[in-house]
This record gives sequence, C-alpha cells and structure tokens, in this order.
Amino acid sequence: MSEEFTGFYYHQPFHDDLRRSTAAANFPYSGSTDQFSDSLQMFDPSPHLSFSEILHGEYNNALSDAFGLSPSTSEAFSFVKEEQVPVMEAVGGGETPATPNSSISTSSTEAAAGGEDCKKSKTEMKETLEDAEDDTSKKEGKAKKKGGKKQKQPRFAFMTKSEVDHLEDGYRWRKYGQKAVKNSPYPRSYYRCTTQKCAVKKRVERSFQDPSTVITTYEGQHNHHVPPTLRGNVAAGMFASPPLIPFEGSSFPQELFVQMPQDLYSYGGGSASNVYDHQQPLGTLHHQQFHQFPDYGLLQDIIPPVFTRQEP
DNA sequence: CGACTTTGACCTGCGC
DNA sequence: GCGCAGGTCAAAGTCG
Ligand SMILES: [Zn+2]
Repeated sequence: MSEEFTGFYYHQPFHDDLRRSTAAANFPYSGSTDQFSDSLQMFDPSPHLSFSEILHGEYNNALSDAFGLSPSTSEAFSFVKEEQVPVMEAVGGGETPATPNSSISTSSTEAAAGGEDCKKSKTEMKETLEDAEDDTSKKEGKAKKKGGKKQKQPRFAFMTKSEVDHLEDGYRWRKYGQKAVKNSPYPRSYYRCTTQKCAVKKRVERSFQDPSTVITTYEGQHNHHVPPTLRGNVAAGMFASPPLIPFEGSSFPQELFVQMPQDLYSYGGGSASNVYDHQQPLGTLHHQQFHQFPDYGLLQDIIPPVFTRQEP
C-alpha cells in the first residue's frame, strides 16, 4: 500500500503551535512519526497558490520546476480541517450545505497508515518516471486484458475535517465502488469524474482514528472546466496553497509541506490546460537539497501570486 | 427518465 | 500457486 512518495499539504491558517500539536494529534500513524516532527518543525509557511491550480496540475509544474519532482510519481497530501463552524459561506453555497467551511490542518502520511498490523518497513520504491503516454486501453469488456503497466498519475490527498463524505469540490462525481479498508472500520469510496473524456478519479475515506476526518485523494487532472451548475459553488477555488518545502525523511524520499489558507478563496475558474502537455523533465532531481525554500520567489516566478491562470 | 448510488463479483498486484 | 487486499465493473436500485 505504501506508495512511493507522499507529499504533504499542510494547511494551518492559525498558529504554529496549533499546527504542530494538531499534526501530532492527528497523526497516530506509528512508525513514521519521527521524521514527521522534524519535518513539521522545519516547515515554513508561505505564499499562496490556488487550490484550483493544484487540481489543475499547476502544482505539477511548480513542483517539478522548483524541486525537480516528478509529477507522475509524487503524491501530495494535505490536511484540511473543515470545521462545522458557521463561517462565511465560503464554501457553503449550493446544494450541499454539508460542505464545511473553516479549515485547519495538518499533514499526514498515507504511507504510514499501516499502523499496527503488518507494517513492514516499506522498501524504498524506485521512482521511474513513466512516459506521458496515456495508452489508456479502455477496459470495456469484463476480462480486461493486458494492462501492462498501471499508469499512476499524480495524486493529491486532502484531509478534510468533515462530517460528510461528499465534499463538494466543484466537480461532478459518480461513485463506482466502495471497499472496506483494512485496519479501518470505515469504507473507502471510489469516485470518477462524470465528465466524459475526463479520467480523474477520487478516493474518499475516513480517517481510521478520526471519524470526523475525511481523506480525499484526487488522481489525475481535469481537462475541462468546472460544470456551470456547480460554478462558484465550493472549493472550486476556495483553497490556496503556498509553496512547498521539500524534505527528506528517513523512509520517505521527500516530503512536501504546503499551507493552504482558505482565507483567500478566490474562484480561479476552470483552467483546463492540458497538463499532460507540459510534462517537464525532472532534470533537477539530483539536486533535491533545497530544503529551505528560498522563498516562494521561485514559485512566484513560475506562478502568479494568486492563481492568475486563465484558459487560452 | 436520466443521473447517480449500491453492491457483489471480478480483476490484478504482491507477499508468502 | 494461493490468498489477501486494493481497485474496478456493471446490474439493479434509488432519487429528483
Ligand atoms: Zn473532470
């Protein structure tokens, strides 16, 4: 289960201490807590990068360019704690009032989710940059044949404190499966973007020790705009995230921390650029010693202070 | 009636 | 090779 690499999106609009404690409290995942503390301490908050951007793959560019990470092999993990506080209708609007608002967050590692059972030391997986080719052989029939290599797309994990599973993120999803998760009393649901031509998938599950926390993992990037019906509804652009601080842990190749202040949620609209188009070569991979991000200057350079992206 | 959820079967990778 | 666990399919059911 443990994946190759997990990035963390650290969302903590409040205080440092809180952030730290929250993280600790929220991460019972035994085993890899060591590097966690370290990472957290060195975490350095920064500017903003819209959530939309991330979802649209902008983050890929940023990451890759800035840290030389491979979009195909990296996974971002963020923790967004949405409290049921009657905050402004930042996200409320719409059909599902269930969508929470305020957020606090923490980082987490899905890789260490093993916990107590048979958590064997994960062997460091070798990251091979897979080609951008999306030879998606449609598995129409039942007997799926030759799948060859499983195409693993970049994944973004978000931990959201919410009572409801169905978090609105601006897109339409169709549930296509549900499975029980080992070591967890809560099931995991599988969703797929209903828009045809869009193969984005989403995985939702509750934290095994924090029933109020929902872990949403996005896979792939949307190549279309947000459905008008849901436009300006929720998270379409409510999150913003700053730069990332790459970090090398004991077990993990690297970890990224990002802060996503939801204060400035501005709808970025749908930037449906083909991320697949700009598949940047990670030539800087061997130079991953930028622990201390100079500033978001770099990112800023790559991406406007605040998602200023627009559709061509 | 269309869009979506439910649910068990099925497929596949991986460890033993 | 077998069994487990994660992931997916698709038929049937539900909802608006
Ligand atoms: Zn989509």
